[in-house]
Formats: sequence, structure tokens, C-alpha cells
Amino acid sequence: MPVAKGASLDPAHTRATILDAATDLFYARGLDGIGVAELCTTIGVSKETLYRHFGAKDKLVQAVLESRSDKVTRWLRSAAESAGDDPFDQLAAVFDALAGWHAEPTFRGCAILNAAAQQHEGPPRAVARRHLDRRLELLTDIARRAGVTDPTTVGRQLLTLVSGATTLADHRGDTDAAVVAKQAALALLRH
Amino acid sequence: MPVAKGASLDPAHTRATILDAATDLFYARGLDGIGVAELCTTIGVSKETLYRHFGAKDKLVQAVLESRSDKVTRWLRSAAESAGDDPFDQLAAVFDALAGWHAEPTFRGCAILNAAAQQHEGPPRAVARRHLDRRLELLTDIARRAGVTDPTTVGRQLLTLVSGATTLADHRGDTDAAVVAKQAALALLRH
DNA sequence: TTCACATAGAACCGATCGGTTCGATGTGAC
DNA sequence: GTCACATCGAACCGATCGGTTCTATGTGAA
Repeated sequence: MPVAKGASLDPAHTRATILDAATDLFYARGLDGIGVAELCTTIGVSKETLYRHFGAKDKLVQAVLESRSDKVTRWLRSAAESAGDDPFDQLAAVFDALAGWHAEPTFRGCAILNAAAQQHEGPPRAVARRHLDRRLELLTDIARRAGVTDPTTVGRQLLTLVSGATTLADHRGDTDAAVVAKQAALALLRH
Repeated sequence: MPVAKGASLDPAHTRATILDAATDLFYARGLDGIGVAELCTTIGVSKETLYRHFGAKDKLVQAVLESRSDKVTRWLRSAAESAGDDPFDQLAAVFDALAGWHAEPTFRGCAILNAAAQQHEGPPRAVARRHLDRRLELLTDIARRAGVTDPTTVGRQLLTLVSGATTLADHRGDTDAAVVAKQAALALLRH
């Protein structure tokens, strides 16, 4: 005798619950590391509900990654802005924010780049590209306002340091990778 | 009526064939992107043969990654050495070698780091860590011979640039990411 | 009160997974 | 010629996969 517990019955809320929980589970276990069935039982939702909201696992993955990219981009941008107007301070703040993220016990690298590394083709690749483009935009803007002669190149070098630091924090456990990278980044910004 | 074609019958050669082919296939499709059955038919080997040589898919993966790490490490080290004794020249050679790799049509990022990103636990993580450690050793040595005041820190910054450049070449299609990173690396080496 | 609807829970589907086993066949050393 | 052995090809295993469909049930608005 099936018993519907009647929790929320608010579709938007249900969708958000699935999205949030799936974000954490995919991040912790990998896209192929958790199946739809386990996903549903863990979240506390039926498969029919999940499929009515997202249609397919791939679509859920895409929704998860896009919302994650939005959130992370907003987070890093606000970290920069909260450091004031000075581009050097902003750049330092970006790397300090990264260091804080890397030190979190649940840190496992960039969820979006990890996903793109798992699925060589398909939506995650495109999301990853846009994600990096947005980050490059932020860093290039800082470089430009710092008055470097070639903001485009310096922006790319800063993005290289950001990406590399996250890689080392993940694969070598270097929780201070961003701090080390920050010194290099500031040196580059000073021409 | 099964017909054994009787190719090599040399176990060592068979093992090497499997290892080489699996290296390419796992790199191109991802660890979970190709199953043992398809792997075998593509290579032209029976499942029994593969399992007698490697025991399990995980073991094959580990053997693939370790041999790959050895090969790549040797390759980068020889690229540095063939540039002469000057550490600046050697560092430039390292990044030029990376740029050549990134430009290859089959380039899909670092096979070892991709694998580690797919399997959050297990052998690939350990292989990735050792892989980065070996690379750090090379870069730190270059920094030391260049006479920087803090070779350990500079070595880590150089590794950050190397890793970041490979990430950008993969996820943004920046085939010149290593060239851009090279300028930053040389600047760091000049203190 | 009525009714459209969001949901739970479970059964079910075909496909694929990693892995095992077996018989047939050819190889190469003795 | 004999024989241990490496190999193939295929059948087979239980488990899991993503996805569909069904019934039953509680919700909330009309």
C-alpha cells in the first residue's frame, strides 16, 4: 500500500531540492558514480518526479552544472568586489577566496571541469568553456584596471594560475596552492 | 567453429599490445566510456586473454596510467635536457614541448588527471599525485639552478602554470596556452 | 465537496556492465 | 610427434544502468 507522505507539493521547491542535492552528489561521487535510482532514494524523491522535472539524467547534469557555474561566478565576483576598487587588492581577494574553497573538507576540484573531464562530448564541455570564459573576463578586467601593457595576455596568465592552483589543491592536497599562486599573480600584475 | 588466428602467441607482446591500445582508448573515451567487451573487440583480443594478463579492469587502468606517467615524465625531462644546461632555456623548452602536445589533434588534456577526476577514490588518485610530484621535482630543480631565492615556492608556481596551461588547452581549446604561460614562467624565474 | 495534480512506491523494460567459464584451435618447445 | 599453453569466440552470470508505466494517495484550489 503506497503512501504518499505529501511533503511540499510545490513543484518549484521540489525541483530546487533535486537540483541542490544532485549538485552535491554528482560533485562527491562523479557523474557516473551515482545512478538515478540511488540519487532518488537519497534525495527522497521518486524517479517519476525526477524525470518529470528534468526529462533525462543528462538534462539534470546540465542543469546542475549551469547553476553551479552561475553560483561560483557570482561568488568569485563578489569576493573581488568586496575587496574595494584596487585591482591588486581584488586579485589578492580572488586567490584568498580560492584558498578558502580549497581548504573545505568536501573540496574535490572544480565540479564543472571534473564533469567535462568525464564526458568528452556533450553539454558539460560547453558549460566548462563558458565557465572559464566568464572567469577570464573577470581576471582580464582586473589586469586592465591594473594598467598592464597587455591585459589580454595577463588575463590568460592569471586564469592559468587560478586553474592550476585548483588542480594542485585537488590532486596534490595543496590547500595553500592558491596562496602560492597569489604571489605569482601579483608579480605578473606588477608587469 | 572457433578459429584461433594464431597471431603472436608471445605473452609479453600480447600484454604490450593490450596496454598500448587501452592507453589510447581510455584517453579518447574515458575510463567509463568504454567497456571491457568493446575494448577487447577493438584491440582484437579475447576477454579471457585480457583478464589473464591484467586480472581486472581496475588493474588494467592502473597499469595504463603508470606506464603513461613514466612515458610522459621521461618525455618532458628529455625535452628539458635537450635544451642544454641553462635553466631558462630548459624551462622554455618544457613549455614549448607542452605547446606541441596541446596542438596534437588527439589532445584531450592530461590522461592521468582526467582519470583521477573520474575516479574520486582508488589507484588513479595515487598515480596522479606521484605524477605531479615527479613534475614538481623537475621544475623545482630548474628553479634552483636558476638561482631564485625560494626554489620550492617558485617550483610550485611553475607547476601551477604547467597544470593550468594544460587545463586551458583542453577546456578552452587554447592551443597556445603553454606559450602564454611560458612568458609568465620565465618572468617568475627572473625573480 | 470536488477535482486536477504532484508525488510515492514499486514493478518492469531492454541494454550494458565487469567478470567467468568452456570447448576448439593453433603454436612452439621438446 | 607430443604436449603444455596462449588464444579465440561465444555463451553465460548476476548486477546495475537509464528510463517508463502503473496504482494509490495526499494536497490545495475552486
